[in-house]
Amino acid sequence: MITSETRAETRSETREEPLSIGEVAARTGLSVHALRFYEREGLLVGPVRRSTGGRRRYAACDVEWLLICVKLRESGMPLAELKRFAELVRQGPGNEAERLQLLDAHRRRVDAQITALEECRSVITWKVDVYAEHLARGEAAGLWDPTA
Amino acid sequence: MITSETRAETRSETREEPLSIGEVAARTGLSVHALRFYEREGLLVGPVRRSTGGRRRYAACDVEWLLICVKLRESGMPLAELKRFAELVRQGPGNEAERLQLLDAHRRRVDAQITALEECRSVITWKVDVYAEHLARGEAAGLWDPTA
DNA sequence: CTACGATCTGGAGTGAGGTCTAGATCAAGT
DNA sequence: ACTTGATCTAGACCTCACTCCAGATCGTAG
Repeated sequence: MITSETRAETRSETREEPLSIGEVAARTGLSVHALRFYEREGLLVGPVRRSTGGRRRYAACDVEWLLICVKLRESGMPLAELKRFAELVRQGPGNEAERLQLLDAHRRRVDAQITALEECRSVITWKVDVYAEHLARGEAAGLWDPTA
Repeated sequence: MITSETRAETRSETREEPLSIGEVAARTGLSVHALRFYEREGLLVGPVRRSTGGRRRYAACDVEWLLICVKLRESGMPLAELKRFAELVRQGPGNEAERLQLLDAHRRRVDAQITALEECRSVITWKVDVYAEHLARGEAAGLWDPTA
């Protein structure tokens, strides 16, 4: 990893040289395995270019797309839906309404998730406070209460 | 389900009659399969009582515990950790510090999750806005931009 | 030239978290 | 007694999202 990183960095830090799979892995947080897997699954918009030797050479826009994928996955979008989105983008212009619909539906699910998590947090916080108070009062008061 | 629900409700709405597995499933949102699975995995604090015929009879405190489990699971606590927590509670008083630590660590993870989700949401919202604006301007301007 | 690390392919394996099946039993209504 | 629906057990099976392996190839450094 030092080798390739070094090579890329010494060459040009801001130029849009294509990146190796390892470099993309480092930039996206995905593993090289996951990158190949995503490609096989059709989650990428375009086919990834290859070097003469057959190695993948990712363009800047591939990385951008992958960074979006990461965010969508991180927020719980299933791969199947991500694939659907990739297909729409791949088809080109004309289906923006459907893309919007897909993303907006996901946004609403994310909102719901956040709301749910906030409620979980309040339950957990309450429980944490119960224990903290319990410990503050000294352990002597420890009568076994299954709800506490 | 009508049978058992009806039976329970006509008898006493607020009494602490033990509940059948189906009733507990309805109250917790877990499937009866999941309830048996959780039991097998040692995620419950006490062993569930059985009727003479061998059916599970859940007490009110079993349900309370399960409702907490649901919240912890919903917020991403792995079953292994939930099991650890159940073990601590099962052991009785004396380990409150450890329970507190476990829950507090989880609370911090939930906070991190919420933060991450909020960032995802802002990325998605931005993308949604891009498409919305695109559509508002009319579809004519549709030049294929892989980043949009 | 040799070594070594990164990458290639196809396919098998993993872990989490359930879900489902079969075949039997229980309990309530008619 | 009979039917119907809920429950029982043990264990097989499933989905998801990767992850890993074997065995070959590429490409740079020494």
